[in-house]
Amino acid sequence: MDEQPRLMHSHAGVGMAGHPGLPQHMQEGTGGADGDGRKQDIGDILQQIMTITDQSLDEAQARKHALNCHRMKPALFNVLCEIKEKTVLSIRGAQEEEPPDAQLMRLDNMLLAEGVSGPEKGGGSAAAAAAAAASGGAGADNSAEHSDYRAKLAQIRQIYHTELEKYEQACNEFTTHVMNLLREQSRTRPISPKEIERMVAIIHRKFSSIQMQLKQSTCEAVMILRSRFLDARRKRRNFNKQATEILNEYFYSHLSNPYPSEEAKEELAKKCSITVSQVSNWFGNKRIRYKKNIGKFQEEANMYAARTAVNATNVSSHGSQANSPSTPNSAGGYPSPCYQSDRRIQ
DNA sequence: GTTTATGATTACAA
DNA sequence: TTGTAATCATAAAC
Repeated sequence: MDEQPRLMHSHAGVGMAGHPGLPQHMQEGTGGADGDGRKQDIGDILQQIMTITDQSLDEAQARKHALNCHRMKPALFNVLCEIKEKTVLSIRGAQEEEPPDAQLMRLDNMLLAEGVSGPEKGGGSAAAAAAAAASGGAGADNSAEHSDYRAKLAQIRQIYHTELEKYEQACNEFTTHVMNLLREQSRTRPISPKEIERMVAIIHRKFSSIQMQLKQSTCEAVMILRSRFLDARRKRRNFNKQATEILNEYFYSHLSNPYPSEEAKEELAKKCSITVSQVSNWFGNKRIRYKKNIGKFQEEANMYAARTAVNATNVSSHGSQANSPSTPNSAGGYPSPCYQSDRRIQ
């Protein structure tokens, strides 16, 4: 801070030399007692300008007013204009065009896809929709998980919008404040409209970087929510007893060829309130486990065989169709547990 | 706490 | 694409 008055003296000296806009008494003031007095005068004024920020607001206002009314103000203003001109010229070259922010675009796209930004999608989301489609919309637990997911996503959405609004409001307020300040200052120092524009652009850049942090945090929150949601789906849950019975019934009644067709799988899935892929998984697991330890499944096989026989008797006496889904692969009857498949199980 | 049962996932083959 | 085999992760039984 001690250095500044000296620097200002030096600048003023450079700026004033031969300046056409300066009053005569300033241009010739390079020597003699009178010149020294004027230098002292200018020095004092500049000193006052430099110390203005250290003073209280009322005092500063009073001083500002005094400086505005000072007889040398127009001359000093011109000097400052010249310094400014030179400074701006040197800055101008350093400015560069901003590249389009790819990161910001990615964040925006993701927030839009997840339903956080953009129009309300009735609480839905890409993840929930995809998950719902994948699961075939089966099971009450699934819909409970979905609504929980949607509720949490809506919470994130609300926080995001509230924060965004706050940031925008703060940005506008701050910009207005700075613009007013600069306009006020333009009475004592040269400030072009372009400079104000530049300052506004700087403020907006700063605020958009804050906004980007908000967007980043929101994206992270959505990702965490999403992974938790998917983890919950991944969590194993045993099928209910009825579903297992239906699947076992089909398996043992088609033991010679336990490969349900696509239609049969769909029918089983519907009956058991599970997905077709769960039916496929179940049959895959069952086949391999049965094959690995036929002895262990003997009792189970006999039990279901007996049940199937009873069903068949009922069917023949009532003339209605069998309970289990039909399949072109079905061999019917009750084969030996050590079945010989025409497929891969041997 | 350990073991068993079972649904899901993965790599691979046909 | 579908099925097999191995494996993982977890619920359920002990």
